Amino acid sequence: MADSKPKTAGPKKLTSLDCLGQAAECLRALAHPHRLRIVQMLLSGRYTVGELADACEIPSHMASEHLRLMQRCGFLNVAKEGRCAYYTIAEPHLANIMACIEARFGAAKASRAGGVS
Amino acid sequence: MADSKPKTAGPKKLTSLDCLGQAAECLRALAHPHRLRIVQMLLSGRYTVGELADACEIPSHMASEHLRLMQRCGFLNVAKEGRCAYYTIAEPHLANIMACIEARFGAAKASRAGGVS
DNA sequence: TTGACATATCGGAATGTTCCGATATAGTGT
DNA sequence: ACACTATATCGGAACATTCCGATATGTCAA
Repeated sequence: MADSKPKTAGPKKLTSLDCLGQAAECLRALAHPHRLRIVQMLLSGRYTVGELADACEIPSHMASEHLRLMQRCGFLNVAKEGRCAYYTIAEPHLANIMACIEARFGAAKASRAGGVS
Repeated sequence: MADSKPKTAGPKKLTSLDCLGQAAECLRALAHPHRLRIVQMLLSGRYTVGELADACEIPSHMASEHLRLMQRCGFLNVAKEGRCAYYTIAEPHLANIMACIEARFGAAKASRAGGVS
């Protein structure tokens, strides 16, 4: 094992590059301001494409694309009712990740409290 | 008009698109399997470019690029000693996010593949 | 000095992402 | 039937990212 140098801590086992690849894909699916806002809204209820598009200030066909992307990652579910499509969160871990993001960027007042580092 | 439909929960205030934009940038900086591995290692100690490159199975000049990218986001610090450059974590929130990622991708199914090394 | 090593940087090809207009599909009401 | 609304999809331009080889910089040892 590549363990010849226990420099600081140590008994941390690494995740395989394979799993990390999946994780990276999911992070990329989240790494967009409009998609983050969509997830943030959806964590508190269900919304239609149009409502989500309004909240993000984008045309609804673009919201639809973001939604489809996240649906294909398994992040979201969709339920069609009449002519509306209601999206909901399908992956419960999104709440945790969003909480981390809000802890760093949402609540902590970005203007000077340490900024980036 | 904004919230004429308290569908499920409700009193969740949205983060500004501006902050979400910064968050998305940071997520993109993390969204790469080699960079995730680097962060994971660094969370348990300090390592040189070459060690990190070995662990990721990439040439060291590529590790150097990933490292520089994360340094410019404020994620990492570097300390040069002799001809080695030791990198360390600068942004403590990375531990939280990494914990979320490991909870979802590291523990769930990688428990025995052991693969990488 | 030279040589070997560790890290960093440059230029560019291949690939991926984001955005937009145009169009398609589907449900509702007249 | 028709018009209208809500979503979804297509094609492509503009832009960004990833990777690689070549090269540059800086350090140590002889």
